[in-house]
Amino acid sequence: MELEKTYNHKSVEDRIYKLWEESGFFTPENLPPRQNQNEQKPASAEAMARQRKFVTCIAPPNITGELHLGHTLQLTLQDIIVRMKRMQGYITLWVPGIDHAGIGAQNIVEKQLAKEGIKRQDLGREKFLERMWQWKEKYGNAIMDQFKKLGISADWTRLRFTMDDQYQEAVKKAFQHFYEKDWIYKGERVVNWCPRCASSISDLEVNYVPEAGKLYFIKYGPFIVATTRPETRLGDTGLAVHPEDARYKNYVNKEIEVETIDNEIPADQPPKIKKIKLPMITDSSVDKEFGTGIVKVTPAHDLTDFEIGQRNNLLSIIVIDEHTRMNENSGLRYRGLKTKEAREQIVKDLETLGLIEKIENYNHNIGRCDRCNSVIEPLLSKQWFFKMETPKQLALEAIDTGQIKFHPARWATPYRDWLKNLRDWNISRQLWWGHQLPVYFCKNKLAEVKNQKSKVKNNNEEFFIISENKPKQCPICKDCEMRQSEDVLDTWFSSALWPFATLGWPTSAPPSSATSDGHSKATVGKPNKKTKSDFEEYYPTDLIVSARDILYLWIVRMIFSGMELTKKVPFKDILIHATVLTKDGKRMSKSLGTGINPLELTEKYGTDALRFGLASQASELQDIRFGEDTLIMGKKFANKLWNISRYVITKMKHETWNMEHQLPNSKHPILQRMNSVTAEVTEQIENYNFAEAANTLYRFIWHEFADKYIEESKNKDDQETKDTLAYLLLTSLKLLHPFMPFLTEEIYGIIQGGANPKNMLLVQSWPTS
RNA sequence: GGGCGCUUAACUCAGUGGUCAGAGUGCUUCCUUUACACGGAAGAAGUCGGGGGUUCAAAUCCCUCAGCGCCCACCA
Repeated sequence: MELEKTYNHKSVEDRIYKLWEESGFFTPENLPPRQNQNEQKPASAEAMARQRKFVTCIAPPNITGELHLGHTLQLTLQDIIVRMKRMQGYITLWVPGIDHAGIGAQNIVEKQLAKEGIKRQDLGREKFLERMWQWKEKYGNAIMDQFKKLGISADWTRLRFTMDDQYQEAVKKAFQHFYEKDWIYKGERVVNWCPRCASSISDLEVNYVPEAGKLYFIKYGPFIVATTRPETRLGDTGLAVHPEDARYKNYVNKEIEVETIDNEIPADQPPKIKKIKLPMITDSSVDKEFGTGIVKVTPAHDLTDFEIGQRNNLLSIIVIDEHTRMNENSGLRYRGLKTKEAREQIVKDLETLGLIEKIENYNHNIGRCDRCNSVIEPLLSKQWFFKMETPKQLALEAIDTGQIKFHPARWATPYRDWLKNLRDWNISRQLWWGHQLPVYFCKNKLAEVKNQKSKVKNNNEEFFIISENKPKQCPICKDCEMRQSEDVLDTWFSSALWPFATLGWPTSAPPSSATSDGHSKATVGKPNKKTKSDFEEYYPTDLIVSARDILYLWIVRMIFSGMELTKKVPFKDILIHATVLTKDGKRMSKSLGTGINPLELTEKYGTDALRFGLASQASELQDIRFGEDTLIMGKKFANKLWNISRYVITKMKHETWNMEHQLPNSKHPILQRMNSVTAEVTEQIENYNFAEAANTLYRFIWHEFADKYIEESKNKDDQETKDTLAYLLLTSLKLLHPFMPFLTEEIYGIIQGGANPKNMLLVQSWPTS
């Protein structure tokens, strides 16, 4: 057979991937039985059942766009492990999938619509969701194509999406479970309100960015109080000082008479002073050093103030509405103004009335929406919350007991620190794209609730039940058509279920108690064709690979959700990989124009070169400043291996290959080296030292196998030399396969005189030392 | 305000106590030898961020300073 002088990835990759798909070996049930070590008999079904499993959990990419280099690195590293494990004889499962990415995806589609001059409200919920599903179809498929292009050996028969029907069942089940556990409650608290998204968002979705502002020193009776947001003055219900602040101790727990603006005077008339009384309270959250040491407390419009208010029984007065306009509580004078206008007007009025001491320039942090960058308005709002106390304990326990290990281990520190000071998690969103809350309201508010132990809760005149399906009859008034909550869940609520929801949970979960509405939940105990469900067979998983930026958003929440709902940790190892930066150390991002499309790189250098180049830079500690130099290295190395193979194949022209991979009868020292390289590489991959493993292989194959042994072999033609060449090549192909799957598979096929979907390198046994 | 990471050849990075400090890319010289010029042979190139300390021995451990980057935090 005539082989091209240089390796041409373009004629190989797609063809090989199709062969892998044909082989069916990405599906664990199709893996060939493997003889267990030290067993002479051929593997039986029984032996197979004893075979160890390796299950890895994907970080499902968001359908917000195509994959970037960070995904490429992550998927490559995961695939390296999966391929090695599969060759080592593990029954290997990798479930691929994508995430609906609630707020992120909705915003992108809204932007698309904006180009057509349409708002989501113009379309209505149903039509808008149709657009969302079209988007999902398009980008979901694009992402799947990219997975395949990257050589990912995931089981396509098990493709999952976080809004699949079965997944929706899991989400409802989880919500109900948490509600019954009393971890979820509906409450009125200050939340981060994004006026553009028209939704609340969680604390983790707010970015604090420095901004130049003003600090206003305002007279409050005998005191001066510093604030950056004078417009919230209308919502003040108290003054607070630190408990140990001696300056104000005579005023503590007294009503202080302060001047404020009479907000019922119409805006076209000059402002007038109105006297009101505010209680002076103490709270240890107050910083004595800041300003004058006195804080005005606005419980309805500040997270901290809300908590101070709770601790001290202060009133909450809402003065700003969801559209960031001043509402009726702000009085005739300001009602209807945008907050910015209200601030200007109030400052002007205060100045006119001589109530402003001074105004200083002040740089401080402003909260902005992670998704659309709008300024966040803290707002008192009725939302659903997730109590973090017990989940926090579970999440800590998983790490403290060593049931879950971080790699690198240092990530356990920020993980623990983050858990220490947590507010309850706001899980409801006023969006359309996502899992609608399984909450049904009675339309008849006057319904009486007789059975207090029922699931029916009276909450500010709202009567609701939690139910997986819409009840046929309202269990509250027996009369109305119940109305489902229009809110959807935070996307991370559903992502938190990923490791087990994708395996079919809760189909095999223990039955939970029937709910009060009389509908026992028939989702439990659904019949299964197989003797065991995927959940029983493959859960918990062994490994998750993740970028660090979703450590809190996702990893933490999967851990406590898994521990509570399945009573098991969802994975044993967490691999946190490096972040891929630009060559200048900048964040890669589409909006900055610094993003790189991996497909351009696979086109130019080949997937194997890309994988090898990324892996050889994937050290534990340091982020990757991505330059194409390493891909050039990868490409040259691929070509080198190609030519090594050509040489050995030519040399072996009339010989039969020993595909059983037996050690040749030779004492040549290169064989010992091959042996120790095998041990090193295996250990390095098992310890997630991908860069070391790649470099070990590179150095051995190029500078020892090729430069030394092959050169030496050129003037020899004996059996021993040929056997050794064949052995070295075969071993190298196997060890390199996780990094360069396409090329090695191609060569393996050529050696056999043609690729054979039944006997692929993919499932050959990993070399042992 | 806390915490983490980084600072090694022109560039991107390995190297975490022990021979003259390594790789890829780039550069210089030679070699178009029948696997590969995406190659081979040889070579130049670094006060291992600054300073101090521990040690027989430090890029490697400790302290300190400086710069860069990231994360967390209720400075109104």
